[in-house]
Amino acid sequence: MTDIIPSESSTPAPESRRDFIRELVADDIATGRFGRAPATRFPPEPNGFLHMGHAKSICLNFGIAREFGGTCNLRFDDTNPATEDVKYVEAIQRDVQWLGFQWDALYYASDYFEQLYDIAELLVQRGKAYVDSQNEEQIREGRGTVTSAGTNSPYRARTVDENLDLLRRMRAGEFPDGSHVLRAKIDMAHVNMIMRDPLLIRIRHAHHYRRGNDWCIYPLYDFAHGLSDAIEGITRSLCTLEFKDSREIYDWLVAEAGFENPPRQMEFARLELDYTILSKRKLLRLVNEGHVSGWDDPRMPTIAGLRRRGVRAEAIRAFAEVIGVARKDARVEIATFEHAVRDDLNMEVPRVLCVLNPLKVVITNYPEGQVEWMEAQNYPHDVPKTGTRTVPFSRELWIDRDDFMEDPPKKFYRMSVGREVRLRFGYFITCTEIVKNDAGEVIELRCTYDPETRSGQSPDGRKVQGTIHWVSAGQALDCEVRLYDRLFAQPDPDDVPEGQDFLSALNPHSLVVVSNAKVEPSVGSDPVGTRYQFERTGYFMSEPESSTPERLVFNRIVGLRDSWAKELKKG
RNA sequence: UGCCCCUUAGCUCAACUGGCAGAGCGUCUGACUCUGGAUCAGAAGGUUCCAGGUUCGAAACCUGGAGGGGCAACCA
Repeated sequence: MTDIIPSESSTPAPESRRDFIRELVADDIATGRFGRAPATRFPPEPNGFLHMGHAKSICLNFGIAREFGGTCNLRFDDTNPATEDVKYVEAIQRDVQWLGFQWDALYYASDYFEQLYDIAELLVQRGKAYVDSQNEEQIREGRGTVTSAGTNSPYRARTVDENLDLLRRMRAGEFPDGSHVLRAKIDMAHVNMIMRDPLLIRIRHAHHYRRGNDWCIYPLYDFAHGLSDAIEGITRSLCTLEFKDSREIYDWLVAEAGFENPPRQMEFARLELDYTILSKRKLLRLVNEGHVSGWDDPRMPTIAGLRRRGVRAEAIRAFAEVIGVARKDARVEIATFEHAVRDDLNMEVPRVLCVLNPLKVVITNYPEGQVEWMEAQNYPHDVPKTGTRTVPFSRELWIDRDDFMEDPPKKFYRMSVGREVRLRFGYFITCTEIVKNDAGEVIELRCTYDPETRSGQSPDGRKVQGTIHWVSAGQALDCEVRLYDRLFAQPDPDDVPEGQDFLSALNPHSLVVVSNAKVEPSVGSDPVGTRYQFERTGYFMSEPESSTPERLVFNRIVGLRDSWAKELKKG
């Protein structure tokens, strides 16, 4: 399950994978800029499960370390006691490893609280920070707007001694939440809003999942992040575009704290994917409000959800590689991801026959009680894997209802009265008669078979237009198949009418459960979690959580490219 | 009415830093015939956002403009 790839030593990135960040790292090495090997980090806050956007960042940060012979740390940015939890810490570690990466060191920003506090005192002593005692609203008003300068806090001129005393008493727990805050003393008229005396430390009398009640003051992101990077000796601190303006405070802090050769922040565009939402806050709502079964619901864009769905880590890594990294926001087509998933599974998983929507077929000229075992290839000719199994053939079969039409349109190459088709790995059969029930629904097809056409043969050279899948009624296993589809019905789930939110864009058909599917008996002995291609249908995995030998359950990972559906759409 | 970033094929990205604008996905067509998949072959698709300028030569450099995004949480 966890196929962890150890960090390999210096293999330079192939030319094809060069992006502006890798160019920069290569340049760092060439010029010896940092005087140390490239060092990156992946810094999630443990307040939710990792999703595809994080996967992109993981592949970037760990990928660079691996390609350039550097290191990559996993650091939990756990500076907000209100939202964080060990369960997320555990899930994140599991997901990073499952993706195929191993951190060189595991750190927690909460382990740096003491060092961060010391730096805070240092800044105070140098007159670079002060304790502000305005309330939240006053601070906000004092900051001004993007087009007008802010105003200095009345507490800005406090003496070093007074600030030091206040800061120490903040730490000692003498003050309630919100009564004081430590701010950098920079410039309230700065064009960059972030530089208008940014908040460094706030008071929070709250239980922290790791530090318990040791601390009642907590650093804010801008204060903690760059300094944590510097403490760890990171060279390139990669983050998403919305942190661009934070780079200035990042540089200011590591310089004021006295770090030599400090890390440099570099921004790249976050991933946006059609038909999905990549925001931890919104994903949390889907979980909390019961729109999905949990963070690992197979429809979720989380690593855990994709894993449970059946997607392999290799596919996610390949996807990250093809989308690349850039400096501009971009929305990636879901087809690109689905292609990566198919491309990966195509070369890996065995083919099997499964009928999703069974329609009875009786071969009237086939002896009753006879069962033939046909040899079936597990892989097509162009997949470099071998193996065969046998599938039973008998007088009574199931085929997929979609493969029969009473009044077929043009270009329908499957079953219809009087038309001959090939049963995959079996015989040519021709439908001679339709049996209907009182409601007029087709409930059975009566067919004849040609004994000369077994297993791909056609002695007289005649050809059929279609080959369809089937299973033998007597030996097929009943199973449940869960057909997962896109969670949202529109490309941009946030693009909804006034007064509605992304929940109104949910796809009501994102999960269709087929409870009476029929699969060939060979799969009965396979372990839970085995992946297959159900021929002509899609890629599936037996559901790890609910599949049992008595009751097989399969998740659809992704459908096959369906050119017939396209044909139908054209009319 | 501010500062910063971005703009190349439908989508994601290239173009060795000034030298014939390319690739993958998607789309279309064809081949194959025991998967209407895969695979293979081919095609369509470009005023490099616009207007000036520098240059023998500009996607790249300069100026101006347009469009998109980010920044005014005691979140990260």
